[in-house]
Formats: sequence, C-alpha cells, structure tokens
Amino acid sequence: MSKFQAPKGVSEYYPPNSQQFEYVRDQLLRTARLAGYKLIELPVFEDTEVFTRGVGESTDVVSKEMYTFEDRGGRSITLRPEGTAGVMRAVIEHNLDKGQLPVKLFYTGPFFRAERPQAGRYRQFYQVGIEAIGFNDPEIDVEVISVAQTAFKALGLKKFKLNITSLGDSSSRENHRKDLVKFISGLKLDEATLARAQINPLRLFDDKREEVKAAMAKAPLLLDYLNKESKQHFETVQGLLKNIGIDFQINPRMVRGLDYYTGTTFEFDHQMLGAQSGIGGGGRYDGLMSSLGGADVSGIGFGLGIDRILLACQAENSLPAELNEIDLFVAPITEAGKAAAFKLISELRLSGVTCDMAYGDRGLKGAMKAADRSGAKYGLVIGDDELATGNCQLKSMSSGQLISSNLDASDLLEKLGKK
RNA sequence: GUGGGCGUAGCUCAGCUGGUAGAGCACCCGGUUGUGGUCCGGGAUGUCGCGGGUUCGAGCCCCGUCGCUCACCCCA
Repeated sequence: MSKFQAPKGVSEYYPPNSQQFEYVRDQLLRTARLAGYKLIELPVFEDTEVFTRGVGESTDVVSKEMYTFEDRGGRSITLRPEGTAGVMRAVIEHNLDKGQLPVKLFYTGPFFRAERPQAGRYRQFYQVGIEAIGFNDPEIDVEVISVAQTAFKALGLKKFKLNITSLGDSSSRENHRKDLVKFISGLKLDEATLARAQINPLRLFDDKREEVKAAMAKAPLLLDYLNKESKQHFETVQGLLKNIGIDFQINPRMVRGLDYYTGTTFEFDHQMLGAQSGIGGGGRYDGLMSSLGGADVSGIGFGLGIDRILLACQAENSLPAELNEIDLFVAPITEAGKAAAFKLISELRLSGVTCDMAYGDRGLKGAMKAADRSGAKYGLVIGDDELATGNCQLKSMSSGQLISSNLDASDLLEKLGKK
C-alpha cells in the first residue's frame, strides 16, 4: 500500500473506466452544442461573495459545504460548489448580456463541496451545465429541459424521471411562506427540524423521515399560491413539454437547495441509483443577475452530474462496449522493422488513424500479444521480408483474416477504410 | 456532525469452535526460431490496515486507532 492516498471523497477516473467517463461527458457536451450553446470556461475558484450572495447564505451549500480559504493577498476565495453563480459573475463582468438575447452558454469541469461522501456524492464532482440568459418565455424553459432529456437519451438511458414544479414569483412565494410558517408552528417537531424550518420552511417538504412526511401531508403547497401570471407560465411550459413528447411528473413538494431559483424548477431522478438519485436539475433564476450587481435579466439553466450519470449508464448497461478503439497495432520484429514502424504510425496518426506499436524485445509472439491486449482492430507485422518486398499482411484481430497491402501509409489507409 | 458495514496477493474474495494463508482473474516464462486469443506446463507476489492486550500460539478473541464504504442531513 502506498503512503499517499487521494483526499477523502474524491472521484478519480483512470483506464478503462476513464474512457466511459470521457464518453459520457462528450455526449452531454455534444447535446449542448447541438442546441446552439457555446462554451464558457471559467476559474474553479471565485471571490467567496459570488456564492454567498448568489447561492444564498441560508443554503446548506454555502453555510457548511464550501471549501473557503484566504489567498496570499488576504482575499477570501472559494472553490466553486456549483456553476451558475460564477457564470453570472462572468456574464456581468464581460457584458455578455448586452448583445443579442438569449445568451446560450455551456460549461464543464469539477465542483467542490465539503460533504460526507457516499455513493454518487463526492467532494470533487463533475458537471456539465447550460445557461440560457435574457429570456423568460416558457419556450426557453422547455428548451433547457429538452436538452437534458436529449442528452440522457443519447446515452441510452431509460430509467429516469423528470419532476417539475414552479416556485412562482416573489409575491406568490411570500404569500405561501406566511401560511406555511403558520402551519409548521402548529406541528410537533424536534428542535433540529424546527431550526431548518426557520431558515427555509420549504425544506421540510424534502424530509425523508416518515413522521415528518406524515406531518407535512396537509401542508399548504406553493403551487396553489401561484398568481395568475406565474400559473399561466407554468401551464404553458407543461403544454409545450407534452407537445414535444417529454414525460414529466408535477411534484409540488420538490425542493431545490439553492436560493436563487424562481418559477420553473426541475429535477431528473434515476431509478437504479442509491440515495443520491438526482442526475441533473435546474430551474429559472430571475433575480440572480441583479443580486450579483448586474442588470435585472432573467435566466434558466441546469447542472448535470457526470459522475452520477456514469453510474446510471453502468446500471443500465447503456454504454458502447468498445470505446476509443485502436485501429492499428504494429508489431516490428527487427531493428529495421522498428524504425519503419515508427515512421509508419506517425504518418497514419497524422491522417487520423488511432495506432500504437509494440515496444521492447519480446519477440513476435509478445508483440502480437500486445496487439491483442490493446484491443486493436488490425495488427501488422513488420520484419525483414516486408521491408525487402514492400508488401505486408494486415491482420484482422477479430477474424484472423489476412489482407495483403503495400507497406506504405497511403495503401494502408485505404485498406483500413480511412480514406 | 450522527449511525451501520467492511479492511487478507495488482483485482474480486475464501479462510471452520484460535494451530504463523489460499482460490479465481490478471501478470511473467515455456510448449511454438514470422502471427494474438483457446489449451497445457511452470513462476513471482502478502509487514492479513496500524498499535496494544489475552494466549504456549492470533488473519480469527478484546481494546484503541486510521482508512474505506453505505445511510441520515443536504445535493449533481
């Protein structure tokens, strides 16, 4: 056992698993690009205040899960616990909202929360997210949801569900909160739970304990307090979702953990994961930009958890069996063969062929074994005969069939079907 | 922060009521002096997480400690 271990609770990916991780991330990014979103690449740390003001002081994320430290200039810095606040900081700073709207951005990378790790929950985890800024039409809500849905489908996932609700606008929430607080004050609950209710009474809807669920069964629902405008917006969203064939379930008890959400919010759950079954979620955040000092511009977005989506794909066995397959593996058997092999694979790589070769002096058998282990589609022996005649035999590693070819990059490209 | 489970070979794990370690897979060599997989033969590998205690004797029992893991809270 080595002396050093990775810090507690981080997810690490190395071959062969890292190929699956890479595939999942690339599919998610591809889906965002297909919908016209453009990359935004941001620092993994920000001024702490971006999160305390953006995400909200009362959230668990901010109050007890942030990696915060002082840098050498005495500034308070925090490793990003989520993506949206930082994106909004950049949008404001670079005036990205001053051009044509909506601004459509996607991002990916690691995020950090100092929580107790468990299955599907890590202290460093990976997300792909998108943000559509500057439009508050229901259409854009549906587009964001459908991008997530499309991404899951592209990965072959089936056993997931979409939950949606609406948090309404601030006046709807204010009215509901008054009644909810009154209702909760009539309940017999333990001190810790009441303390949570003080911070955000909505949290009690999310409690997994049966006694709390029972107590909350008759609690007033925010969905019943939506004013006309909010209600109309939410109904349009539902209609559009049905129209494009996206199944969903309205869940008025769904609670999101970040304070900036307003209006439409949603969550995707996967049925085959453990306690941490949320594979992605998001919603509208119409007050976030202004709370960070920007213009009063609305927005909506989501974050998808790559780690959890990978676990879901593995549970459903939905990933392709072969990933990053090697096209050609060269087995040189003499010194001259090695030199020729080097030259050949560098030429083929330039033409986009994935290729590798055997190193060392383990003989032909060893080199062929290496070809086999590499998972390559084709093998190619280069020895004195090949160099003398200029002919070689391309071998299909699956069927064993030998294909004659000239020993040059151009002819091999053709035989490999890469031309 | 709270609770449960688990730490034995590179990996997955077995190891009886205590008698100083094993399997499968993987790896290496050979059977095969120009073609891998299958098959056959051979081979290397362990401070049994760490520290202490009980015992003639501890992988196994007791105490402590560290780590991992699952769950609560919360979230991707």
